[in-house]
Amino acid sequence: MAAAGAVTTVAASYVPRTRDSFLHLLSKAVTLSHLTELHAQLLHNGFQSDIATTTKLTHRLFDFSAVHHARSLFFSFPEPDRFLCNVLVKGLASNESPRSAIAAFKRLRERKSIDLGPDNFTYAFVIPAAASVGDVKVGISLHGQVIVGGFCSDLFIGSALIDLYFKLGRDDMARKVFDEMPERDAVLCNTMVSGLGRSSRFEDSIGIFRRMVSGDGPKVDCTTVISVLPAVAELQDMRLGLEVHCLAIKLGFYSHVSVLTGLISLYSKCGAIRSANLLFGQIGRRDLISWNAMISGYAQNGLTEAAVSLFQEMQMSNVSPNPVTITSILSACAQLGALSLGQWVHGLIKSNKFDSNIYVSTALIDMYAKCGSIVEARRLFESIPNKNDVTWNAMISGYGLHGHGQEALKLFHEMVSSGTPLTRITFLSILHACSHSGLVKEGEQIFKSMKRDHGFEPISEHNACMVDILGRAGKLKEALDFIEGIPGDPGTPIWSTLLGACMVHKDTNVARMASEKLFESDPGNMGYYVLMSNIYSSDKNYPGAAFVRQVAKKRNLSKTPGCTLIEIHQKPHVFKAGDWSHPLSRAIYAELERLNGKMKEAGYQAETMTSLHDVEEEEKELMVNVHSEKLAIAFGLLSTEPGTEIRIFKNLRICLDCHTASKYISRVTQRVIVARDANRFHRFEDGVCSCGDYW
DNA sequence: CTAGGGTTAG
Repeated sequence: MAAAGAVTTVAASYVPRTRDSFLHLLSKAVTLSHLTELHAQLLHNGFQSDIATTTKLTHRLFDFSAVHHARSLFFSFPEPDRFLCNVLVKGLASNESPRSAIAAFKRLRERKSIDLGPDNFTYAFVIPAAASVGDVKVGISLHGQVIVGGFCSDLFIGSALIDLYFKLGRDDMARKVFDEMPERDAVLCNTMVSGLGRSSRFEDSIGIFRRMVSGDGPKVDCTTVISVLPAVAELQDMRLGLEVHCLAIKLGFYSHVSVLTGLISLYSKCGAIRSANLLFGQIGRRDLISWNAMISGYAQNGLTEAAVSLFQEMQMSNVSPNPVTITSILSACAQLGALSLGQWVHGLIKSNKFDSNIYVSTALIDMYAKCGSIVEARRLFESIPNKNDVTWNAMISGYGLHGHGQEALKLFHEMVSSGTPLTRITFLSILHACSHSGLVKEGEQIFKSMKRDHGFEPISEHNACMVDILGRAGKLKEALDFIEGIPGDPGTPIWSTLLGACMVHKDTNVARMASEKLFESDPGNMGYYVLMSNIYSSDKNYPGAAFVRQVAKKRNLSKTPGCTLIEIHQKPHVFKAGDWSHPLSRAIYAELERLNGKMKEAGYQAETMTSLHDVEEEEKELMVNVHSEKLAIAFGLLSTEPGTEIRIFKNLRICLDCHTASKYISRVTQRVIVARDANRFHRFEDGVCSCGDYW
């Protein structure tokens, strides 16, 4: 059969054909081998210098990604015209790389023997290629050629140039091209709306949109709505968001997937996750991007469990994840401390070859650091060739989280010498690292150099970091002086930081001052009452503690319940204070009893009922109830082999008693205990914590 | 020629 088929094919190739029949067959070809065969027939029939069939064949070869074949066909052709050149440039841009398209374009221009005289179509192909390469020189030269060629008022080229300048980071030039256009259509304006949004010029992006809505210029179309949504989302402008949503409904775009996706992202960023979810349910055919938007929406709003289960649902719907999906899931893993899920995702990344994506690799570093594997995070960091500012920031803050201040400092200086641009977040990360490691001098130096050498004016978060550095180190007087020196209102976060420092250093006087400011500026926040009450308790001022709690109670405030998570054999177990709901509760409490005995022998002193004589019954119970941290640790000890590291995650800051107890437990059991709390990591080993009690 | 989704700090 096969032999017979081959004979027929060969025979067919000797049938002479006309140009029209060749053109017809070329456009009908459905496989690359058809095309190759037709090429052979063209040569056999003497069509090698026919421009129409050669152009068609080149075009079709690019359709099948036969780049080499197409290229050699082109260059063996003696006198290509503009159209054939356009086919080559366009084909290279979409098949091979924008770079080779630009290179081909340049070569063609240099071949003076051919009168190329690139037309507006050529520019419409080559300008986007230059834009995606981000080559400034090529870009500016192309703009010059457009002016010389007299194509300035061409709307296609105008839009391409505007987009090019945005991608080159020259929004001033984009604006200039836009302003000088004699006539504007929707595409041109849309290019401006989206470009301004991508350049973080959110208000300006919305400004162009508003003008279109008010009837000044071309009418708003579907793309306009889609393009303006990211800017609205970034500003978290819910009012405008609702306006845009209404407009979309009015114009009939309400069921358009991209519009709905943009709205989902908008509502997620505004914290309106219910609305986002509602819209997600309205999408007829969910595509990859809409799944991603919803997954990321959940992850951003702390609904990490929901994010992970939607990820699973997405895979069951036979939609394959891409690097964007992976990034959101890794961010959820990092928040959850879900190392085993994170490792599984890492496997997925390797098998899908997503490693080279910088968002993915940065999110991986962050995940490993936040899940306790700082060594693995660093190993990955070293293997990344194209690190950006965010990558460095993630690694520096990872070290900070683990209390490795010196490593963080070393990396910070390496970052400076690497020439990577520093950002405000870089300074927040390194200042936090200093505060978590008690590096006061170093922190002060960096704070000074931030303004002096790098031109960053400190914002309130940086000031809060400095207060934290001084406060944690016990320099409460200096911290107060520092606050005095801040121009204007220092702001709530600063006082809250100071209050936290008072907790560590049991300074009731400064604490009272800070808490007064806080109760005044943010009376509905239970956190400050809890903190103040804990400060009184740790100073053994139980009536004071009880009083603060009573005030909070009268104001009907409730505390976020503390809970601790531990993963055993890839299964999560969550404990609350005084929890008896776990099936192994009896064994867990027995283990705690046993541990208490051993810890006391080693010198541990727990708060006892007798020391709480001035406290009301209800308060007493709260104070001596077995905290979730201890339950999780005891369960971990029972469920793992001796010597295994215990990893726990707490949603709030670990309390003083549990911190001390964990140190003792690590000694008497000879186990390493790693505790991730709301602030940082604590690694307890042989009676010592890695935080050096700077918690 | 334009359009929706992603990483770091708090």
